[in-house]
Amino acid sequence: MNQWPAEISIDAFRRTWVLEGEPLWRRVFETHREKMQIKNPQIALGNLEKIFTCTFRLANSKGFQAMSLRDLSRETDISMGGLYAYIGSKDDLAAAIEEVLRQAIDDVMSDQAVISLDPVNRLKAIIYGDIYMNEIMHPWYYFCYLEAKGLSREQREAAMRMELKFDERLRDTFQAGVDAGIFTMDKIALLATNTTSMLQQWYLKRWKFQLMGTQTDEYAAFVFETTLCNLKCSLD
Amino acid sequence: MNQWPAEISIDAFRRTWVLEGEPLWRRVFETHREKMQIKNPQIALGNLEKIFTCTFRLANSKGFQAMSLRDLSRETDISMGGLYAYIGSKDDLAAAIEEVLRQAIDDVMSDQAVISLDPVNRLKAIIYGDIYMNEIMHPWYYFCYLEAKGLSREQREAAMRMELKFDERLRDTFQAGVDAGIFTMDKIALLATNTTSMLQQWYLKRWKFQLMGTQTDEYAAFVFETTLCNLKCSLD
DNA sequence: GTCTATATCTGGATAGAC
DNA sequence: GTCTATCCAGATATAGAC
Repeated sequence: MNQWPAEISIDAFRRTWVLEGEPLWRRVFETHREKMQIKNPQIALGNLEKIFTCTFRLANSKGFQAMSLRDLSRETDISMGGLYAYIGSKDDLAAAIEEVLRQAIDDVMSDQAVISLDPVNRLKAIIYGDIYMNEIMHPWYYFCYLEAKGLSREQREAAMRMELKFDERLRDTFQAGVDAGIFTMDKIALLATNTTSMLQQWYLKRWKFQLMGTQTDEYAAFVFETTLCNLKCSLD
Repeated sequence: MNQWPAEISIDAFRRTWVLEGEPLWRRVFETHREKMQIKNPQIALGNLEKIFTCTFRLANSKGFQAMSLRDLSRETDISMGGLYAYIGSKDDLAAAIEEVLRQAIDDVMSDQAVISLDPVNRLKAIIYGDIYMNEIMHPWYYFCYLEAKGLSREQREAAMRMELKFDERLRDTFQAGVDAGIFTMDKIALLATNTTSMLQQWYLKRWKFQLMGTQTDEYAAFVFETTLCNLKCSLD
């Protein structure tokens, strides 16, 4: 079982949870082996990478529904028939993306090491970890957020449960701090949803952060500090 | 020129800026008169209302791209041919929705009365006003946010400019407070984007607020108070 | 495993009757 | 002003050669 290293940095995060490059595509391949006609990983990995990254590029610019498989075929240089050796259907492709991301989030979230930290450091680990993950898997998050309506009912609900679970994790951390007498916030539930949304902004409002020249660690620090500030302020 | 009344409440807001019911549809009719073949307002208003509200219902559940005009025809009880007497094309319908909302926001945002208030009350007026507006025109906001990618380049840019303008309005208010020695925040730009995003949550995460049982004024108060708290906290 | 060619269908849009 | 009937582009998906 992986766990957070002592040092909090995106490089340490990258080394701990390998969420990109060949290992990622290998995981995609393993997860969807049964839905594909291709059995040889050597051949599959490269094409999977092309299919997924091109889907992100097309879907994130014109929308997944508006993207045709002809577009995807042209962009990937894989024929229409060829595509269908890798995906069962167009909806299947969207479902696969959601599934892979959810699995990755689930892995990282189930990291037990975080729980043993004191409230402030636990909060820090959660926030920085989530920002790093958003940063690394940006297109996946962006896709899942904006194409959620096209997913199946089960997948939509799973995504919502995931978000509620994340909120809960924050609430528990806040509550631990309140119990320890460090924090004094009373609107814990609302504050948790707000922190979650601040984190989501990192992949949703990329255009704005680019415009402002905000860096990853700078933003993570901002989310951490404002949340902490709200936990310590006594409102009215 | 309309302006905010002394009292801050959703009822007062409703009376000041009439953003629903017949006056709204009349405005939609006036704005798009030239694109429609129907000239008689008596007949048009009712059908426009049906077309727009059904579009919201369909698009907000399956997505605008996935919604077919046949779906819309069935839902509105207007034939395919009939629909085309009201809209120039499917894209046209989406464009019209964005245009009407943007016009409405522009009207409310250009309210000069807010500027004369002291920083704290100005902030309060901006936040409560925006929440009330999100509440009243919820389907319009939700549609425009999630279907932004389907809009024309010009409309997307106009929407982004609108959001930047809103951020700027918040920043100016923050800065006024800093200059007056009331606030001590240094990350003004990031805080402004965060307040904007908290406000957007009110229409984006409706499912969650319903689950938590959060009321409109309660949420507005939360946004106001946490923003104020961040403006007064000194983050080391 | 990958391609070309094609079957089949859906959906936007319009013509013309009433 | 509204409807029915229809056109046709473009999309998903598959069959079968290589």
